[in-house]
Amino acid sequence: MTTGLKKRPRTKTKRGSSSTPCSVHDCSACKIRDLTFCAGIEANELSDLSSISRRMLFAKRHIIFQEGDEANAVFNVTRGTVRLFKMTQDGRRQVTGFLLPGDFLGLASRSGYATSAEAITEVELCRFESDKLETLFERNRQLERRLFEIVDDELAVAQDQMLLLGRKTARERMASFLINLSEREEIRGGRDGAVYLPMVREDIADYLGLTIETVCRTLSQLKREGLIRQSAGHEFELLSNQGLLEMSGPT
Amino acid sequence: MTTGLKKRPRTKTKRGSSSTPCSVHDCSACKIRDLTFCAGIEANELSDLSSISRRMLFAKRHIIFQEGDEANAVFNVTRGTVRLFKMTQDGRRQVTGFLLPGDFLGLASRSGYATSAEAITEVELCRFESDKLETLFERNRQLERRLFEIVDDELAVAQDQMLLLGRKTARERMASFLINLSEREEIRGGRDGAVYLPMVREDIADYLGLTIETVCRTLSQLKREGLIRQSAGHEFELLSNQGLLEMSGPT
DNA sequence: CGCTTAATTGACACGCCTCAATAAAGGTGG
DNA sequence: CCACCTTTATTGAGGCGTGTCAATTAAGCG
Repeated sequence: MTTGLKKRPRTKTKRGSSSTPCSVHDCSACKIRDLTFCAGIEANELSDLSSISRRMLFAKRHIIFQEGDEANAVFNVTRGTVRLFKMTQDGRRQVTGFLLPGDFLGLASRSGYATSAEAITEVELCRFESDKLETLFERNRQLERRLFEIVDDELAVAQDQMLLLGRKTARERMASFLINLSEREEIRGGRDGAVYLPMVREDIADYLGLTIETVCRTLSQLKREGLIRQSAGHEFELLSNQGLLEMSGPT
Repeated sequence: MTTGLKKRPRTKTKRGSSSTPCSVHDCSACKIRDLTFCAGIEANELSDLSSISRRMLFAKRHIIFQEGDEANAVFNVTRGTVRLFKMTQDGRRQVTGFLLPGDFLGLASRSGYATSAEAITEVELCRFESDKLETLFERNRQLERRLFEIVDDELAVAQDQMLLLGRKTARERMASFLINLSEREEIRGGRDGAVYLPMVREDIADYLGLTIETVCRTLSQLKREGLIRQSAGHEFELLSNQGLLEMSGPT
């Protein structure tokens, strides 16, 4: 069987209160603003944005929202890592993405949020109520345009992932994943070639359409071949970007 | 191997002129307008839309655009079936979707069209230049809003497909595919339970992340089990929607 | 009708999954 | 900081679903 059908017991997630209640946020001090739709606003109008944004904190493993929930807010991740996923009734899970600081959170269709979102680490979010944002869009088309660009990019990413899931081998998937994360962390100021993987193997497996065991074996294989090194618990180093790129399969 | 690595010779596609040059289109006579973003405009403003839309005809197997092409126009499919896909250098292909009349075509990110688009049958399109549409959006926010809804829906569909590609068996994929097409054709006025499959087996395989042979075998299996029937060349009948639904795998 | 392309089926191979055992990592309380 | 326990990660052995290769049939088309 090519699919992960196993009904594994999953780590229980936690609902309810985030660690801190919402608090007002000062957008002018935001370190990741350039990565988000907020970059679409002029510096002198930042107070407009600040006035409708609220900071939120979620502890590790807490649910931010669930698939199908009414989507009345969108978020920017400002700290930590988030996993997005869909689940089937019989316990199969597909992780559709991992979000890093600067990433947009809250894409939804008319039937609510398209995926569930959970904090992998402690997560800090910047929350915008949809209707307030709509109002701001009326006055600031550039802001809206940035959001559309982001959604379009998301879709392009989703289609790349379809190619990965439909047509790549386990090795290629793993290599693609490591390079992708490495590039994204580099943009955020991470050290070149260093990758931090806060998610557990099961998350990676559910993201790549593999099993935990195959993820482990593939990682071990890459280590044996000298392509990567595990420098600490969740810290990896990519020793040959070139090799991994070739292995990740041609576009 | 779980992936379709084979470098198959593919049917050659055709570039160049569509069968007819662009011609002005009368939106008020459009039969599928309610399905598209055009539904976001009032009847008395339809002339605005007509004035910037051009009808285009593409012969079977002709390329409409290629991945990466500069995206200066969007389309609505008004007749025929379109396949969207990404290709790798070594010949692997992932079909990301099939478009029916009423579907939107032309999603792109800043780096151009996200996929290639080809006519499976003869295809009629309604073409809108992006900048002209932008101008119309300035005056008609509702129209723009509808387009966003469509993009959001696309993203939700893409995520469902990730679940299918990452976590479903061949049988489940095939059942999901048949039901999905059946439902979409029903919305468009097709006969209940009847499915028209203009695409070849290879297209289905590349859409579902399988091989031609597995698609064939799975279809044959469904026939033997009395769940479907092939009434004509590309015409199928779903004999047990219930059975197929159960087989398609829970959500 | 003849030729090309598409679809089907069989036999076999193999990559990834399943099951199982063990090791390593992470918390927690003392 | 150390025992203890739980969770996570790793590795091995074997099975199976789907891929590969090949032959045949059916469909499409000039």
